[in-house]
Amino acid sequence: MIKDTYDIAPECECHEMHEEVVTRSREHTPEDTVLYELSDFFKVLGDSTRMGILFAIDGEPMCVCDISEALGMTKSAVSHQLKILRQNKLVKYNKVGKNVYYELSDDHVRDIIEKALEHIKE
Amino acid sequence: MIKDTYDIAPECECHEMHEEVVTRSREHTPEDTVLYELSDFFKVLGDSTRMGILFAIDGEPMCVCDISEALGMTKSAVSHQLKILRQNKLVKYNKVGKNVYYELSDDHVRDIIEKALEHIKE
DNA sequence: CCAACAGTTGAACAACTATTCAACCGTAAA
DNA sequence: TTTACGGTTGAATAGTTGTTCAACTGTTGG
Repeated sequence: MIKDTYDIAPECECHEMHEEVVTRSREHTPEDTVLYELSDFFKVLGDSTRMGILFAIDGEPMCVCDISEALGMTKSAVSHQLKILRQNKLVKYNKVGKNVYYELSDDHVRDIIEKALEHIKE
Repeated sequence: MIKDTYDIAPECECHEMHEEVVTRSREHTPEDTVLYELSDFFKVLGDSTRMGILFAIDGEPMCVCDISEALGMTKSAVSHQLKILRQNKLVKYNKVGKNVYYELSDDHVRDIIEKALEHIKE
């Protein structure tokens, strides 16, 4: 039997276990690293402030000042969240004079949010 | 000028503001309640344990015992996360004797995760 | 009935996260 | 150069969240 990474995990106190089911399950489950990347991506979308920012700048680029006004939040709070969106490549920005204009980095995210919206409305 | 809910928000210390941009932005932004529902949905997907569970039970229903074994976690930890997935209608379950079998509640979620996977791989 | 097991649950604790606050940097206008 | 503003940042704080632990429910088999 091939040993895998799961063997060092905290033991499962199960007695009636379906070995084949577990094996099949593991076969089509991505590696831990992929699982982390996936959940980290969703984690970024899992905040109403960031979601609000994404909707706000969808359509035309906006400066931090205007985003703050649109959301009714301080520039600082918005800037902190924009940083997270930046780091995760969900937005890109453009410096013009004293202003920094943010916009969605691609359509991929729009699609995912759209699909989630459909799901919400059942 | 029509007053809206944003007026009670903490004031924005902006001076050079683009009023039309802000107005346009608000027009295509969903209400706060929708924003919350959306981000709450993504929040559920934003945890590697829950993501692991969803992949594990994708294909065939599994009992808590087997899920625990597949993920290398205690039944308690898994059960807590299953509760959250249940409450958010991402999984459904089936009681058979002493066992409880969990499975994905619909294909919607599968699609969204699939799209996110594509996005991750750029 | 009783013992054993599958699964759930609540409390406790540790780790994480979002907002606030104050200080800071860079640009532009005076 | 100086002042004022747009934006960023780090530390601090309050709120949230995931896992552990122990106790519990319900079902099965002896």
